Amino acid sequence: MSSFAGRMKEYPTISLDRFDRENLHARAYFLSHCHKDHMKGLKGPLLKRKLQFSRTVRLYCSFVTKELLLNNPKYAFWEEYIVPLELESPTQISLVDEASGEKEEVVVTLLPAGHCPGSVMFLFEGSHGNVLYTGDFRLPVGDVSRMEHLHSGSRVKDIQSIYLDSTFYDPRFYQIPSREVCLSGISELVGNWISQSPHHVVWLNCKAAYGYEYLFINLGEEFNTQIHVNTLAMFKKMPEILSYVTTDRRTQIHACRHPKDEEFFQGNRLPCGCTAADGTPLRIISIKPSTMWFGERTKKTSVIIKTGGSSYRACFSFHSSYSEIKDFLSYLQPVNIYPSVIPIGRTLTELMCRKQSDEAAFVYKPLGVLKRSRVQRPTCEGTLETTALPVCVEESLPLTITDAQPAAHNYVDCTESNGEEEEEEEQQGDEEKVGAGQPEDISSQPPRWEDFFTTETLTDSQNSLRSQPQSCCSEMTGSQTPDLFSDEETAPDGFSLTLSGSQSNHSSQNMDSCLPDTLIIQPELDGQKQREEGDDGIIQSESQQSSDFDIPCTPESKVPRRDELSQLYRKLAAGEDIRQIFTL
DNA sequence: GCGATCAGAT
DNA sequence: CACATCTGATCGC
Repeated sequence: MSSFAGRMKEYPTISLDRFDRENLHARAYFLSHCHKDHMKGLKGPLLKRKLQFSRTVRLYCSFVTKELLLNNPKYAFWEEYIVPLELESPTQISLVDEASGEKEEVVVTLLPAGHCPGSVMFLFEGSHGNVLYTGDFRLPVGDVSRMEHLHSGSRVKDIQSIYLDSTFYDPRFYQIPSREVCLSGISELVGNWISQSPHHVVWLNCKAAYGYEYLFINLGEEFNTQIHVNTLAMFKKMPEILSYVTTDRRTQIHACRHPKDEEFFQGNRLPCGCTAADGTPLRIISIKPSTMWFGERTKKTSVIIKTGGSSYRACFSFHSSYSEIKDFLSYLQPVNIYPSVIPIGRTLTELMCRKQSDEAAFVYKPLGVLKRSRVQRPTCEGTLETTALPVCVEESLPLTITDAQPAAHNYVDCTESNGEEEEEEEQQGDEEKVGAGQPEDISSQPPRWEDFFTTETLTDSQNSLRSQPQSCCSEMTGSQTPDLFSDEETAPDGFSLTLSGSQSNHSSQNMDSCLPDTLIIQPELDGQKQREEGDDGIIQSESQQSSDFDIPCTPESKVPRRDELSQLYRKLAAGEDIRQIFTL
């Protein structure tokens, strides 16, 4: 869950994915996707009132997010204040202080995030540098190198800060099977079941959230059917999704829900109450999409787990794995990383040091073509070129001041990451996206996630655009092709082995071997739930979760004193360089 | 009565 | 397994 307080250090008059507290004063709002934990305060009466008195404050998001948001009557009042933006179209936005008339210009570009329909990242370019807010995202290894707007000519743009979806930024989540591999496992299970008789049906036990549409589309396509869901209203303008879902219960694949659907299923009933026409009892299996992950050295495992006589869990992740995040960060090499989630004992900095050598040979080509014809809004095509700031490793001071828990951190100087631990795997690059060990004709690949979630169609040349990430941390070797099936009852040492809470030794080994030079962030020994509010009004988040890691204090580090923090906050608010404070 | 917040369950 | 959500209890206005 995101604990991002809503504002970025570089552009503090903007609020993203948070709309309460200090964010009520923002000059512009951004919504990365339509999940409730990123919409806090969005239906608040205070915000509604503010909008009625404002002539300039708007909410910016993708067209799909706008559609999903307005489908919910609680957010309908936003209609006149939403400015939907096309993907990959840099747009200049004026941030106006309506009291003083003071104005700041910023160029924002929406980049597909692969998290759920409409989900985007926001790239901001302005006088305080280039900043990337990722929202929640899932991008396969290598995709970042093909994102045109993160490049300037053949060069990766200088990124000052990344505000990162760090949900799985932990070596325990080293690998999550690709979407294609997971889908193929689910397809096989579904196909084997529903082909037995018309009374064999599948219940996809999905959460009440956007993001499973990719599954519905692909299963619908594969089995030439539609998936039963509770309502279609939100997809009425999205034909690619709409054509694969239905409210007609006479189908063998269901993703309908009911408050007591688990109970229903135990009594061999579907959530919708559907029964066979001739009275024959249905033969139902449930498939629960769940995140499954594997350690760095896990050789072989399964994307389908049988959890009972007719219950299965299937691998499905909305978020990037550790390796995918590592690839993303090591390619962009931002000066700062601000994680949205900060588990205890997390490392942040081994990838932050920007390298000046061996730049990627990026081929500049458009990523996609819009299906829809749409009125072009004024855009600023000339993206701002920031000074090519040579942040060398020593000077970059791999130090991240997270807005989340400054008082609870120990700051440790970190030397350059040697990044050598996985070098022997760096050559594989291009194959991994397709799915480990499953070479296929690119043209026969399932439709890309972004096709459905951004209403864009990508050009067929996309795969030729991939360049070798300069310091990609590869992970999916051919030997790690997951099995499609595993029976938990007969294979007790399947994936779950690596996940149990008693595996801390294993986890720590992973971490140690993988991250030799790290900034260790550790909660204070007492008062772990301490909350802080700085002078800049940014609410500090609580600790996110417990951890199996137990990392001791680094001797050289110290907790900043209260007065130092106050000074820090003042400087942050003023946009000043704060790094010297923590230079050892 | 409404909204915010938290614990708990799924 | 986690994530994203929902429900219900509690509190304050």
